[in-house]
Amino acid sequence: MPELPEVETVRRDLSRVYAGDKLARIVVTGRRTVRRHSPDALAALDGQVLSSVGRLGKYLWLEWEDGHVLVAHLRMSGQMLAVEPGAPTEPHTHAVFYFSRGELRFVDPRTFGELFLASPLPDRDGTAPAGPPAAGPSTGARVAELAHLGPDALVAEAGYLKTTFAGRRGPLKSLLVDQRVLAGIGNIYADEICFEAKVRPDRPGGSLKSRELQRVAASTRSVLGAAISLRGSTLADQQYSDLFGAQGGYQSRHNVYGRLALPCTSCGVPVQRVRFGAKSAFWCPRCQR
DNA sequence: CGATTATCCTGTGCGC
DNA sequence: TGCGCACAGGATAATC
Repeated sequence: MPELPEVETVRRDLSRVYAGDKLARIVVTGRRTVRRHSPDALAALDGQVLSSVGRLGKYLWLEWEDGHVLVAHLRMSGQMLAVEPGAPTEPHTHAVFYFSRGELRFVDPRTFGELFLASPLPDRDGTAPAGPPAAGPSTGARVAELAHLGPDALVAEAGYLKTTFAGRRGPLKSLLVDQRVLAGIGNIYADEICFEAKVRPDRPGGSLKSRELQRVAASTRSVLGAAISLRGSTLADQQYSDLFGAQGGYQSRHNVYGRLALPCTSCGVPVQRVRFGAKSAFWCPRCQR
C-alpha cells in the first residue's frame, strides 16, 4: 500500500532517472486509468521534456517544460516500473511512457490508481489563467484537484494539529489518515505514528493534550522520515516495490502494524487490535494511553 | 458540519 | 483438493 514514504521513494527515483528526458508518447490501455478527462488529452505530452517530479501526500506529479502537469496516484496497488525496452508486458499494465532513456510502465492490478492532466486553479479574480498551470515548487498548491489536501505530513506541526483536532470526536487514527488534515498518511504509518507517540489510536482527536499533540507531530515527521530512509515498507502481499522492482526495508521496523498477538517491541505485551466503525488499528495496550 | 457507510477492484488466504 | 467468501484499503460520494 503506497503511502507517503513509498511515494516519495518513487518520486526520487523518477526524478533521478527521467528528469531532463524527452517523452516520445504515452500509450494508455487501462479503461479506468484516466477517468477525469479523455485519455486522448495525454497526447499533449508527446515530445515534451520532463522538467521535475513533485509530490504532495500520496499524489505524484510530473511537470513538463511547456507547463503541463501530469498527476499520478498509485492508490492500493499501483506501481511505477522502469523496464528494459521490449521487456514482456506483465498483466495489469495500464500505461506505458516511452522515454528516450527507456520505458516507464504503470502497473495496477486493482485499477484504483489513476493518471490525469492537472487543471489550473482559478486566479484570485476567479478567472482561470490561460494555458497549463505555471511551473514552480508550489505546483501542488496550484493544482485544482489537489486543493483539498492538508499540509504534507512530513512537515506536521503540533500547533496546526491542535487547531485542527479541536472539538473533533473522531478517533485519532481517523484524523491522521484524513488527507484533508494531513496529506500522506495511510493505514500502516498511522498505527506506527500512534505507537511512537504513545497515544491510543482510538482516542478522540479533540481529547489530546498539548504534550500529546507535540509527540504526535514529532512522531509523524520521524516515522515517515525513517521510512523514507529505508525506501518504504513492502508487506507480504508485495503490492509495493520501487521503480526498479525492489522491496522497501522499513517493514522490519514496524512495531505494531500487522503484529496482532506478537509481543510489543518495547514492553513485550501482546499487540492488540481495536475496531472503531469500519476501521481498526494495531496498538500496544501498555505503551499507548 | 462532522461522522459513518458503501463503492470501486482483484489477489490472497482462510475455513469447510 | 477445491470451492466460496471475507478481507485488504485510498479516495470519494452519499447519507444520517
